[in-house]
Amino acid sequence: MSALGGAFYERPVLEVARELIGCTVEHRGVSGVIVETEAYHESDPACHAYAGLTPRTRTLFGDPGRAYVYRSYGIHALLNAVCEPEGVGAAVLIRALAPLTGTEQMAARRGALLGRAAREHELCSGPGRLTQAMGITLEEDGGDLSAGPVVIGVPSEEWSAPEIVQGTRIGITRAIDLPWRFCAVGNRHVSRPRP
DNA sequence: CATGGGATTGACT
DNA sequence: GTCAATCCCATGC
Repeated sequence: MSALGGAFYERPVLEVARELIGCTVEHRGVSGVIVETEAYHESDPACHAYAGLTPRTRTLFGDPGRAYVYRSYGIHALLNAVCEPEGVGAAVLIRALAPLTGTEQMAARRGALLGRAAREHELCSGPGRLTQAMGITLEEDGGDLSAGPVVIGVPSEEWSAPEIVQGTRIGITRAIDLPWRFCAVGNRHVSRPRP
């Protein structure tokens, strides 16, 4: 897998969110293709950076091309890719993956938490689910996405020009009408509700 | 120092 | 459809 460089992320967050569809995420031997993303920007009330620079959002305002991982609802670790120039708080939330390699390990991790066998389409179809399946934790916060342990790579030929549908973001209470969610059309690994 | 909310999920009705 | 679980940290007294 060829990793994306820092210049890819140092651009408007909406462009990066769209172009990350079809890219790969890899972590310690497990990987998948990104099929759903959401964009967040400091000008946007739903973004953590909206309130300004705090200890929590330090990564968000830092170097583009790094991982911003934070805990949601006290339980889930959510994976984001920091975008735009240093000093601008913006990131793309990775919301769903199509499993590629290491699916047995994903199924084992998800099954252990579910208390039953996990179906293939529920391994990574949600931002909390994909971090569970890939074993990504808050320790990955601040990591370089071109160097690892979490690495985002360029799309394969099959995913070079995916058909994309745009919709409104999920699970937020502010700025709920902005169409900043991007999904691969017709892919069953996209989380619900589908656009 | 106490409190409350959140970019979610899974179990249950 | 409803609801609890559970942690980081922003805010306010």
